[in-house]
Amino acid sequence: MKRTSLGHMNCSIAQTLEVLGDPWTLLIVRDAFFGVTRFEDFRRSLDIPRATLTSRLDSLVEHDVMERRQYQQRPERHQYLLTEKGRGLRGVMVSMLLWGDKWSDLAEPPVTLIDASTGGEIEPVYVDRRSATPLSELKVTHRFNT
Amino acid sequence: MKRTSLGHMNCSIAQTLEVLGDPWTLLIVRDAFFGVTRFEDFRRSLDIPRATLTSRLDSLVEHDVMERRQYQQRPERHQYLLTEKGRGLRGVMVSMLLWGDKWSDLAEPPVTLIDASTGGEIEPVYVDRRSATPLSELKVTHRFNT
DNA sequence: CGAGTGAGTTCAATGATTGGACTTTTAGTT
DNA sequence: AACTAAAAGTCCAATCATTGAACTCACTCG
Repeated sequence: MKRTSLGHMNCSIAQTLEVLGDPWTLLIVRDAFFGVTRFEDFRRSLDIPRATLTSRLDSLVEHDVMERRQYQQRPERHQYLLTEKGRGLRGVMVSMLLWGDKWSDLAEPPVTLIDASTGGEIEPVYVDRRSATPLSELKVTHRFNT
Repeated sequence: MKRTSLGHMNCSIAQTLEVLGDPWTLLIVRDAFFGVTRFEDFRRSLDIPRATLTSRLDSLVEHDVMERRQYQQRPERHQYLLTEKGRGLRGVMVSMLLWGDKWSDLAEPPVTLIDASTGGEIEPVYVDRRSATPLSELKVTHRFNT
């Protein structure tokens, strides 16, 4: 593939894609949000070749999105856990979930987000923090800083 | 690369990644949000090989995220525009922007979102539509629908 | 002892990506 | 009229990542 590096672009989206811009990586992160922690569980869930999984997990650890932690000795076993940085990806997960729900041809949303304390469904919307206006009702532009 | 297809997974995130799961595609979409429409402008902006750009644009058109429209004859020239489905990706863009702002080592955010009608900065936050509570303050779980 | 599991590594074959050269059509310049 | 340049591609050989299968190693269980 000879992947081009994007890290040099002065753009936060490019920086994000430098870490996540590959089809498997975000699926691994998704599974991690769903509670998967072990190599073989990721592999079975995604049906991903072992070598590819190894390289993706290494890269996630490298980028401090996941952490490889030993959870038993004899035999040595490790689990892969989201770091704080990794948990920060919830917004990305949610956005992709919503877009897929809306635009893919899956019949009904396969997953619903739930508020654990009330048990009610969550319907995430992006709003501006100050005005509490949904972004969908704003004319959003952008400014390049210098 | 022999890319595995993800379209068969019963998961909206996998469906989304089936369309966007490659490093270039989302950068093209980003540029489209920033107003780029023409082949050569995408190419210069991203420094992407022409053949790769052709294949990515074709795929985006194929997936109905962008539309190829002729904007002049003699010589024939086309522009690539986001469709409604493509504009629906704003949430994904915003999430990646925020994550990159927070976690990459760029000094200050290179891009700020602006409300075009007031000129003020927008600070996007995910809230639950009903309760208007930020997701960051909720214990978010999920339910698999059958 | 033999089979089984988790977590990898190694390998050959496949196939996508890359950078460069080339093409086509037209507009502008000398 | 000939030259140059630009936009939007196509074509190609070389490179490199991905794939699937087979293999390893360290244990556990029956």
